[in-house]
Parts: sequence; C-alpha cells; structure tokens
Amino acid sequence: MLPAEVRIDDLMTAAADLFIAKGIEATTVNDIVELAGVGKGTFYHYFATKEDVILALRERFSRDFTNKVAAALAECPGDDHRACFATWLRGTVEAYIANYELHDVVFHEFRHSSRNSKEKEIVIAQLSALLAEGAKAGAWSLPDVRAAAIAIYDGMHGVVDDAIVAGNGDAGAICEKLSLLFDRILIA
Amino acid sequence: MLPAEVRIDDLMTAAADLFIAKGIEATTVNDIVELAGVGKGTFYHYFATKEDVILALRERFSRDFTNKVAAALAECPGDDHRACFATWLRGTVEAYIANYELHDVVFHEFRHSSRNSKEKEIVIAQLSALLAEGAKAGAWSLPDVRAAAIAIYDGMHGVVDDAIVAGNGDAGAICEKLSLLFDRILIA
Amino acid sequence: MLPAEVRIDDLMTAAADLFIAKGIEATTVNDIVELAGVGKGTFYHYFATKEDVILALRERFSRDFTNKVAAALAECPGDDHRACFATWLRGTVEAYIANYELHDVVFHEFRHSSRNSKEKEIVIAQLSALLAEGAKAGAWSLPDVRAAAIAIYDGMHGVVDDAIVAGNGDAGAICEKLSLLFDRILIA
Amino acid sequence: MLPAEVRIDDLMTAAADLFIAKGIEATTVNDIVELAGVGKGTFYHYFATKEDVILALRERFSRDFTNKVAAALAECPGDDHRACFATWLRGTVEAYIANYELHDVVFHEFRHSSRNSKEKEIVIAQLSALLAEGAKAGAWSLPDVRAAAIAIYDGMHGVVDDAIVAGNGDAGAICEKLSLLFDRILIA
DNA sequence: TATGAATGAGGCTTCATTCAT
DNA sequence: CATGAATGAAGCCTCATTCAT
Repeated sequence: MLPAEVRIDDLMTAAADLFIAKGIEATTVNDIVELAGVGKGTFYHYFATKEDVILALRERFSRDFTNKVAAALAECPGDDHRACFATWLRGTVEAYIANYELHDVVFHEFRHSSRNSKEKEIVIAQLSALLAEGAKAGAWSLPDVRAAAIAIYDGMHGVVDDAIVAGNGDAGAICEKLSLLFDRILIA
Repeated sequence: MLPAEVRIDDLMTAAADLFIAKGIEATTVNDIVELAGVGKGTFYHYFATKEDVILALRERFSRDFTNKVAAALAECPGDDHRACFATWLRGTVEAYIANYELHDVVFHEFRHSSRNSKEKEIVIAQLSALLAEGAKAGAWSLPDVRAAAIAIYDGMHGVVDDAIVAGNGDAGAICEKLSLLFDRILIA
Repeated sequence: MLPAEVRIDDLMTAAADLFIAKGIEATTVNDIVELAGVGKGTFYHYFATKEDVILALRERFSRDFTNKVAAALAECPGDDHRACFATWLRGTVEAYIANYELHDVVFHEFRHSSRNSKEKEIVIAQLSALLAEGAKAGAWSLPDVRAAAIAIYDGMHGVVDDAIVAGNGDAGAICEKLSLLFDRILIA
Repeated sequence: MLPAEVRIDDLMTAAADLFIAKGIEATTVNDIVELAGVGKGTFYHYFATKEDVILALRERFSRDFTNKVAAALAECPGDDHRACFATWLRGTVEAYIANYELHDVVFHEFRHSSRNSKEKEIVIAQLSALLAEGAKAGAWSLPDVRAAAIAIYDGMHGVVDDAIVAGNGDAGAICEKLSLLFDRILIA
C-alpha cells in the first residue's frame, strides 16, 4: 500500500544488491522479492520481466552518473579548459568509484544487443564535447577527438579498477595519477 | 576413439562459435555437442561442467594472445624502444581484432570470481616491462609505469571496439590513430 | 490453489504408492507428479528434493504408528501389566501389518545416515517403559529391559514378515503365536 | 595379467568398501575400478552388470557366514543341545559383528525381489533344525519352531545393532545378554 | 494493489554399458 | 586379457512467468 515509487525502489535496490553479490544469472526473482520483502506477484506489477530491472538499473545508473558529472562541470569556469577537464576527471572517477560494482554487473555481465551501449555513448559524447571545445579554444590540439575521449575514458576505468583491486580506492590519489598521464595527451 | 586433444579442440571450437553467435547463457551443452558432432557424454568426458569450457577457452585465448604478441616483440631490436612499442601496439591490436568476439564473450559475459583476472595481469606485466625498459634506457620517462600500461591497454581496447562498431576494423589505421595518442604519453 | 496440506498429502500418497509398487529408485519425480495430477514444479514447491518426500513419509509413518499403539495402550488398565503387554503387542502387530509395505520401503530401502533411526528409538522407548513398569510392579523380572524390548520388537517384525510371505497375514493368529513366545521371556 | 580370481576379488573388495562407505547407489562403476586399480573394461570382463557384484557379494557373505557358524557347530557335542545353541549364538553373533556393515548394505539397501531372501532362509533353516533337534531330544519344547527361530535370529540382529551403536561391540558381553533372554524361551 | 500457489519447458549432469584398439 | 574413449537415455531440479483470490 506504499506509493508505487517506494516499491519500485525497494525492488531495484534489492535487485542491485543481489546482482552485485551473486551475479545476475544466479539471482532469481524469488531472491529479489524476498529481500525486498514483497510477494512475487508484486514484482510483476512493476516490471514486465527480470530483464526489465536490469534495464531500469542501467538507466538509473547512467542518469545518476551523467548528472553527477554534469553537476561538477556546471561549476567550472567556461574558459579554463584545463581546469574543466580536471573537474570532469574528478567527477567521473568519484562517480565511478561510488558505483563501480553495479556498473560492472549491469553493463558487462548482461549481454549487450550491440557492442556499444547507448549509455557509454552519452558519456563519450560529453567528454568529446569538452575536448573539442578546448581544442577549438587552443587549450590543446587533438588529431582525433573521439579516439582521445575513448582512450581517456577507458583508460580511466582500467586504472581505477586496478586501484580498487589494490585496495587503494582514494579518488584524490587516483586523479593525480591520471592527471599526470592525461595531461601529456592534452598538449598543444 | 580419436586422440583426446582433437576431441577437446572440436568441442572448444564448437563452444566458442556458439558463444559468439548466441551468447554463453543461450548456448546449451546440447548445442555444443551437436555442432561438434559427438555424443553428450563425450562432452562430460572432457569437461566437468559447462563452465569448464569457458575457463578453457579463456586460457587458450590468453595463451594465443600472449604468444602472438611475444612473437612480434621477439623480432624487434632491443635498443629501439620506440619501435618496440610500435611493434607491441601493432601485435596487440591485430591479435585483439582477430579474436575480439571471443574475448568479449569469454571475459565479459562470464562472471569473474575476482575483478582482476590472471589473464589480464599477464599482458599488463608484459607491457609494463616494455615501458620500464624504455624508461630506464631514457627513451621516455613515466611517473607510474603500471598506470600507463593499464591506461594504454584499456584505451586501446576502447578505441578498437569503437572502430569495429564503426565498421572500420583495419589494424593499420587504428594503430596509426593510437600511435599519435600514445606517443604523447611516451615523452621524456 | 488448494490448501497446501491437501497438495502435500496428495504428493506424499502418490509417492508412497509408487515407492511400494516400484521401489524408490525406480520411481521418478515425474511419476509422482503424474499420479498426483499436478505439475512438476508443484512438487518442488513443497519438497526441496526427492529425498525430502521419503523423510516426510518416514515421519508420517512413525507418527501414525506411535499414535496407534499409544491409543491402544491408553485403554488398558494400568495395573494389569500382562494385559498391557498383550495390548501393546496386538496394537503393534496391527499397525505394522497395516503399513508394512511402506515401512519396508521407507526404512530399509533408503540409506540411513546413522544406523539407529530416531524413529525406532521412539517405539523402543515406548516398549521399554512398559516392560520396566511391569518389572517394577513384580509382574515379571528382566535382566536387561532394553535388550528385551529390542529383541521382542525385532522378533515381532521378523515373525510378521514371515507370516505375510507365507500368506498368513491374520493379526490374531500372529499375536497368539508371538504371545506364546514372549510370555516365556516375561517370567518372574 | 593376474589370475582371474585375484582380479575378481580386488573388484569385489573395492565394491564392498565403497558400498559401505557411500551406499550402493552413490557408488559408481568408475569408483570401483578406480579403487581396484583396473580399467573400466576389466570390470565388465568379470561382471555382467553392476548388480552382479552385489549378488556376488551377497553370496560371498552368506557363504562365509554359514560356513563360520557351521564350523562352530561342528565342534559341539551332538547330545548337549543347550551347549549347541550357545555355540550357534556365539558363532552367529561373531560372524555378524565381523561383517554387519556389508550385511546392511548388501541385504537391506538393495531391493529384494521378494520379501524373504534365499540367504536368510538358509540361516533360519539351520537354526530351526537345531531347535527342532533339541525339542525332539527333550532339551526344550517349542510350540512353533520356525517362529522361535525367526524371533531369535532377528532379535539377535537388533540387540547386536544396538550394542554396536552404543559403542559396545564385544561379542562375549552381547552373547551373555542374549543367552539370558533366549534361555527363557528354551524351556521345557 | 498485493499475493503466492501452480506451472512446465528445458537445462545440466550422471552413469551403466559398449567396443575398437 | 585389458583398456578407456564414447555414448545417450534418463533423471533431478530451476525458475521466469501466470493467474485466481
């Protein structure tokens, strides 16, 4: 009898926790409703299929991620492109660290219909725009903006993953390390 | 009554083809034995479980990959570190393009027990050694060799994936693009 | 959507009939659900495994058995121990004859985790108490009450089994035969 | 290349050990040949089916059992029937204790075609003869020799089982306990 | 809205047995 | 005599989904 959104949120959170803990395949709808504390029928009131939750989770993750980064970027002065990039990097790393487990499960474990996901495209576009602007303003030059954006984004992922595995999940230290690397790419 | 290796290879190849075409979950052991042209019992004579084939495929992929890159590197002059890196890049890109579909399925679609796979560690170590040597010889300097290796490797993956999706899977063109990027990182 | 107990009972009864007719191993879960007239999933809705039904059957058998004998004993005068024993014997033989087929299948055919089953212990305790009381009251003397209880109980089983095989399953005749035997044990 | 009997014996012993340890159903032919240290084909050289080993084991057990008891009886003076029974009891208890695990598995766990096994019939016949002779000689009287034989035999089984479970597997003590009981049956 | 009993297709796996070498 | 690769029928169990209440 709670508002629908609460129910939906309970279910999605339960699903996310289980997906992270046991993997998507190993998580049954039964598990989800049990953890969420609702009947099985309730699940199918709000989601047409199990896959639906994954998609919903994916969207929620992307929305959160993009919003976080956008919020960070909003506060950076439009003319200092170098600072802008640093802000982007910081925001991205923090947003990723905060939810990398869900990211893994929801974006990797679930078979993509196509190799490139819509979600990744958004964030790449975001970064590409930033890089292109900087290039136009002469802050740096880049032979291929898209390739640079992808390399930076995926490179960031890899380094953060490695830091996490190494037990060093401090965003500040990671960003510093990455800045030294990416600043080399962003030259005139 | 063929030699065991032939059967194993038949089964692994059949499995790989199906995994690529339909995904791991959608591929049944029945599918595999049917394509391999053997009885179902034969599958379980050589693999304890369905998961086992995935693991075997992963290992085979890694071994092949590492060998190909190592073979390429073997032919490059020890003192020209820049050329060496180019060789590594070329070998890696080619090896990846040749098998990226299997790579995807076997490394992404199947849940890793730990986040960092032994397999990735090997190739990162290979590249790290190359980068460290170049640094020692003064060909370039790097604040963090491992971070650079990871960023380069994962960046390469992303860019190649993007190129493949864009329908531009030519190793040469991709390498050129990547060289321009990575050469910026490898500076004194 | 019948009450759970009805379904459980249907399944247990179907299982019992089939176990008796074909043996446990030869009876498949498919057979059971078919005879019970429910879907296969329903079986696993109520029992975790096939073994579970056997255990449930065992418990049901024991409960019924103990209750029947206890009911018989309840009506016997507390001071006539000899009559009490006769009542016990009669009740036990009848209860056993009524269900020996299920008893066989469920207690013999299925591997016990331990050699002595909790179930047998209960009935031995019941008889031991009866024998001990008679001994205390001087109706008879016994050097080892437990050993006597076991010998009487197992001896009864053997003789009843033999009578059944010989096609002579009349409880009255069997009890008379057994009384002559056991009365010799129950002497002062 | 060993004499056939050795092979057969190795296989039967391996099977017996595994049947006792894991149960008949849980023991595979693979397990047996592995423990016996021979190839799987060898098993089927000597036994037509898995069931065959069980039957062979049963026969071996019965032969051993009967022989042991017969050997014990051979040494007892023909005219002292009471001593003869004591000898029988002692021999039976010892033979049973020595192999009760195998007995359990091979006679209980494996579904009898009929409720009374040929093997049990032999030992009951042996005891019945002994009891009948004693009765004829006036050493005791019995209203129903067969019923007494069965009750004594099965009663013995139960008491020995109980002693084993209680961790008291000493044949002497058990026999004494049983003698006190059975002597009450064997009266004039 | 909410529930949970009921379903059944279909997956994975086992294992006794055969037979070419 | 001995082997062990090969088989395939058959079993147990899972689980997403439906629907009557």
